[in-house]
Amino acid sequence: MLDKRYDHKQVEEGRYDKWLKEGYFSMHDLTKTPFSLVIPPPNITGKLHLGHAWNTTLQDIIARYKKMKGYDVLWLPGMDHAGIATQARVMAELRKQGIDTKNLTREQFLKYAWEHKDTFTKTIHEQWKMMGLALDYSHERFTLDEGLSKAVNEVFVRYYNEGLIYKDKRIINWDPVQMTALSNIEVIHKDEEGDFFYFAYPIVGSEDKLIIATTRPETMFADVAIVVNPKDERYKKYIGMKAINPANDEPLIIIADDYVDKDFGTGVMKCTPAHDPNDFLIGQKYHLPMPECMNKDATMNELAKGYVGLDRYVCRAKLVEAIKNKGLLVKIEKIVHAVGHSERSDTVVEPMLSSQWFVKMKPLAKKALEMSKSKEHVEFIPARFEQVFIRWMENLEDWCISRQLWWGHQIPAYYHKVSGELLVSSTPPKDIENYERDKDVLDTWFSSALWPFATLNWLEDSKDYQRYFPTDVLVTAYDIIFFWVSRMIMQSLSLTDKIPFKRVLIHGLVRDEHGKKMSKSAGNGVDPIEVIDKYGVDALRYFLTTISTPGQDIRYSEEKIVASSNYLNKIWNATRYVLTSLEDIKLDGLNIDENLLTSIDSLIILRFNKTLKEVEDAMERYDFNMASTHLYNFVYDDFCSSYLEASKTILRKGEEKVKINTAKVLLKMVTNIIKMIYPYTPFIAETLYLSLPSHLASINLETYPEEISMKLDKNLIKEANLIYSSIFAIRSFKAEQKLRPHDALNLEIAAKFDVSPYASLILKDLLHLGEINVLNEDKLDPSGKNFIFSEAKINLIVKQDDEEITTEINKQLETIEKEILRSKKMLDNPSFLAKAPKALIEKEKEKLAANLSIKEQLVSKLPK
RNA sequence: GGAUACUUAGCUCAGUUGGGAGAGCGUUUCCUUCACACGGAAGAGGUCGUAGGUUCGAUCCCUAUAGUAUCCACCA
Repeated sequence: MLDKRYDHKQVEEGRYDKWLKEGYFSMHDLTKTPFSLVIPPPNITGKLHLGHAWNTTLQDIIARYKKMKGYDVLWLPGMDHAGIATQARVMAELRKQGIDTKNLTREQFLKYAWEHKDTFTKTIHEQWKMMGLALDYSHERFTLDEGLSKAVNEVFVRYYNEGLIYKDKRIINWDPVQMTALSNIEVIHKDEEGDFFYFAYPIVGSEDKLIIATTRPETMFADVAIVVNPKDERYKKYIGMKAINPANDEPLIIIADDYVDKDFGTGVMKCTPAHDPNDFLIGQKYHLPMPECMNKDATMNELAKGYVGLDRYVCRAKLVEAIKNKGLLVKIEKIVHAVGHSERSDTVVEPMLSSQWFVKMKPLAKKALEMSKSKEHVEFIPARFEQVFIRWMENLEDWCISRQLWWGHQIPAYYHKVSGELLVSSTPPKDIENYERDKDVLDTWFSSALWPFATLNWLEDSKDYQRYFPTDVLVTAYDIIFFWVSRMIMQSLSLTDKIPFKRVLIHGLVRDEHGKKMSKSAGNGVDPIEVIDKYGVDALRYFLTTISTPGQDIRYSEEKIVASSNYLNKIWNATRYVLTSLEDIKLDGLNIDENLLTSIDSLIILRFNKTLKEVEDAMERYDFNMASTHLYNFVYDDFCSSYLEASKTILRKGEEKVKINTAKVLLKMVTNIIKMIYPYTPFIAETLYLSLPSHLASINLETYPEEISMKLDKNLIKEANLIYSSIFAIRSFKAEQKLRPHDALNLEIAAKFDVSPYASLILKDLLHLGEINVLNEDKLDPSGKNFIFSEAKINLIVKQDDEEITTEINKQLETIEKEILRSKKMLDNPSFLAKAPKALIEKEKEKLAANLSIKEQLVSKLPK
């Protein structure tokens, strides 16, 4: 017997362990059609946040739904080693423990890192368990596991041999805190107010000075030239001359290049090839020297005479002061400009000249762009995100993939100790003692890009790979389309010649109540574990996945979690009622007899079929908001408010076999509701399911409800509609007239179809009426209050004076007149008749006729 | 500087091929009736940002415009 209240703790307790033990999520029926998806592997660094909860629940709903629909579902779990993030975190932990990280060897560090990995794996498993995810743990992977590492090495070597991977010295984004190179997309540009320094450069052999502005004076030690536009009349005469760098009094050659914009700033630019990407290009073009003035930790090196060892900003301040003292500081302007920050450490990124490994993106992007135009393309949901993806592809620069870290896939490149010869190989050279391996590791996203196929053992051309690849859907937030989605598509196309997934479901981010992005630093994060503890994971899951439109952000709202929980309580109690009712009824099986259906049975079946279709259509589009809305309306309005209440009369007063039949319909409805809510809220669904009189070992083994195909009598449907509209009309009337709900008024019914005795019984119970008579229309008591429907009229015997009657009828006439006017306006319009769909015209004509008839009857009821 | 999304009831948001505006919360009145007071019944509340256009008909399509948010962008 179910408790009176839905208690989420009781419902969730021990369930998941049982499911895992039974292996419900790892059983694969190879005779079924495969359906696969891979989890976006969470970093082994942090706690689960609401974004994870949302992302994984969406996938869980898909996995559970598809399984119910008869697919062999593989939902593959796994985690990401998250190079920079994890290394930073482990280092911080070690420092906290008082361990000297500066003298740590690579091997020592890796030992700690793997311990950390084990700890966090447990944490993440615990979190997945709390969310109730239908993951197949027998297929779990880790980006640094043996198989994936092998795949990464293989891909690196393959790309290198094809010329897609190369090593080069160029300007990259350098994170001076993490001490590693970054790719372009790991740099976050923030608009910041900064100083724009205008310095005077005295020209050698002239009294003139050139004014040059810069935001980074500390790089001036590495200046090698001054550049002007060749067409700029102001400066033409100085080309080929020299000017004195106010930072170090060194002469700089003045050259000309079209790159310089005459109208920007003073029209004169200084060239610092080793510390600026554009200057680097100019430096290359004119074969300029490329000195560096900074160390890897963004302190100044020996080139910055007098400032050696100082931090870049300290140097900047002192240098500006020194130039000012020389009288060469012209002015300082405040400007707002985009400053690049490291995604992980949030420090200002320093463009630096460095030797790194790169992936040539153009050929990869080309394939991806061709794919997007072909038939076998990745479908983005919502579609607009495909444009985001394409635009990015079209403007790709080469991807810097080497990182100066320890935690990650070490680059399979070897340098000969004597000759310096470079050897790239997935296996170490035989005479390894003569070689030194490249110390760098690969960008985490390089391995993540292989995730959908490498996890299925693509290299070995395994059975899993053949069966489950390409995967069916990928679910992810829009913020990693560039980082991850697009790279998976590119790598997959180039390596497997297939798209990695057929569809991508893009969701948004979870924001706080005020619409702000949740973050640790802002302290506005909501811990899902607390929400789960308070309201249950089902309420959280329902909230996350049913209030949003695809691709749109959601706002966290405790109110809505409460609303979700109340909805679950509603279903809980409806089930409880049905089960209680069944206790007194002896069911002879579960099959519904279509010949014994009452009007309300017929209507609920009709409405169920409609709802099922709507829900399935929405589920197919992954529109969980619409799917749940349809189901919600069915549960509340059609089932609980209407059918369940009306069926009480049948259960109490119905003929034995009719009563049994209605009980079966009730049970069928409740069973189907439980099954349909299951993908969203599996815990409560399982609990309710197991309390049903007939069930399998677990709802996880169930199939999705199917349409109830029965012949439904049209008159019965009409009768049910009459019952419900009568209830509504009379309740409104009583409330408006300030009549007490229990006033036992009498009622007369006149209909153009047969009305069964059950109709009267139901109305009597639900409206607390006195006597009810079904009569011919001409026999109706003329003094009653009429409610006119299109094919029926009911007459409530109530005393009203003429004034009351007139007021009320006029009120009704007013609304009816509006409707009639609207219909007439449409139907009198020849263009409408000529161009509108015929069905619509017919519908409108019918409406008009019905309303005219009602109007006529209302007018006739007006007191003379 | 480009691009996208959003603007609908007091608040937070739905609204699927253009054909009578919806939900949750809040709010008013009534009901502790035998599934549920985490409830039930009946209401109130919106010129669908603004201005044009297309159409027989626009919350929906097009253009412009205002505000908000996000993403992209090497201009010193």
